[in-house]
Amino acid sequence: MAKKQKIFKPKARVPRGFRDRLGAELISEREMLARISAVYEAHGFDPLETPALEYTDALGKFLPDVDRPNEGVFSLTDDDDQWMSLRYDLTAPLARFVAENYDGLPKPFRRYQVGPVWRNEKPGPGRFRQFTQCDADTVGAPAPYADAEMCMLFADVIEAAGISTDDFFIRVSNRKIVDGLFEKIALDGEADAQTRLTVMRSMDKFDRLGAEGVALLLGPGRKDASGDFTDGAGLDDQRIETVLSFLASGPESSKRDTLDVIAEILGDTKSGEVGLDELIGIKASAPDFETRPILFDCSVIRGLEYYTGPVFEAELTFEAKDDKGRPVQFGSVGGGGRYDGLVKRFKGVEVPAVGISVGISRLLTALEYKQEAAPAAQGPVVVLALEKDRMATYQTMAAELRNAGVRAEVYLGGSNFAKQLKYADKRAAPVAVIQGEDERTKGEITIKDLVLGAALSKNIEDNKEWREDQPAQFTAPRSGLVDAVKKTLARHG
RNA sequence: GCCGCCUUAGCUCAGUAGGUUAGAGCGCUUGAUUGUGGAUCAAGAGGUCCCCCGUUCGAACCGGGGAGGCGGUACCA
Repeated sequence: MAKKQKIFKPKARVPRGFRDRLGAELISEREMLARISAVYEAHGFDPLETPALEYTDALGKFLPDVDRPNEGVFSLTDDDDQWMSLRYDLTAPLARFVAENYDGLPKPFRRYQVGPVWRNEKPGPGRFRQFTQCDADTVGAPAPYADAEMCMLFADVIEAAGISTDDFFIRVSNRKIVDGLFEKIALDGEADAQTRLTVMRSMDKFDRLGAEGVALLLGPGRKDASGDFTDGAGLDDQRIETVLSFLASGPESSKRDTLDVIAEILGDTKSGEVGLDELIGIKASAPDFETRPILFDCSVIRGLEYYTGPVFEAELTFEAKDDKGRPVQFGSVGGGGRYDGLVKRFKGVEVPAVGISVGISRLLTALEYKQEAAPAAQGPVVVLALEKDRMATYQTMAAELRNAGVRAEVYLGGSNFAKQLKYADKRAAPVAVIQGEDERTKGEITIKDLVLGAALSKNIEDNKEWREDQPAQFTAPRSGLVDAVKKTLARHG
């Protein structure tokens, strides 16, 4: 067989875990970001932008023993052999920025930041390798006042994003009361660090696996549905019992005040007491705390590494079904907390900081499910181009509409009448402006209401009728273009 | 990372127990219905049957390896 000369033809494909996004989705994201940013700015946070790449050592993601960055971050070497990585969150770049510009910044320093972050992980449903975060942080303010503000801000921001206060709440805990728990079960020794990690990871799964699953993970280990086995922490029954009662102290399972329950379990431990005081402080410095969608819940763990005090998590509570009818759990759409050690890596001095991070992509997905059958985004008014030598007049019409604040474009594709309407249809144009020879000689235009037409067409079988009646269009004098279009648009909101 | 399932047209999927030209529906393109979206009708384009290696006279189909997708699990700043 004669070999065919193969011309290399790359396969057109988006990289795994990444997405192309278009039109309506981008617009609603932009609007959501604008609403969130407005809330941040109203609270006095200044915008900050930092680059996508940071030196890897600044991100703190070198593996401890190998001279290579953590696998979870996308990394490359600069031409001077220094490792750089795409940022995996907005907090590490903030710490770098604050350390680098420490002396010139007002303290406390309050900034918000919006942008994409990248994680080199296995993508999953609703989980991508590039996604947008929207953070606000206060650097240089000790607990608990800034923490209280962050809780309230968090709730305001999620609400501003478009989630009603019945559909989410901010769960608040404190890393220090977890330390108190470790004291209580005598796991606070130097040698128990590894076990503590395992215990926290298990606790973090409380909402997903429930008490039984967590009990297994705390004890002998657990075999999951795929047959994979996860090693347990190896605690004895009594300690497991203590941990579970701690987790179950949350508001769902207890009629009593969560803080009272925690105090009963941990009150006699040093860290527990400090942690509790901070939570009480948050409650005391937030006005109308009880009426806000904020509650204390000890099963909130968040990241294992850098949080040092209060931790927050925004959780959506409404249920939705995916396109195959299966229930979708949205879970966390943002998190945050106090991290007093982050700037210390650069400066040596401890700089207290607290912040929140809102996951825009997840919120958007959730909102899509929430507004089932969301009204499709409306396209531009399309001015048809029927007479090729009259393009200038069509452009004039479009410009008139734009000047009147109406999104409008001229059809530029060079096809016939039917194709042009088909194009307008596909663009979700609400209105087509038509001026062919007939209208022109009479000094008129035809306004076609495409939304109404689509509705009427459902009841029409016969093509002749469909074509001749044209109930969805009317003529107007050329000079009345803007008024006629606006009037038609107003019919459909 | 680990376990399981899957991969045939743009999409959803048939199909042949290995045999020449691989199919459907939807979508797309073009045209008809005198200058009108839908419906109808006619024609058309579009496939290395995921990739590589092997077995075979012959592989989209069988075997091995790989990649990608889905689901679970682990990790998660």
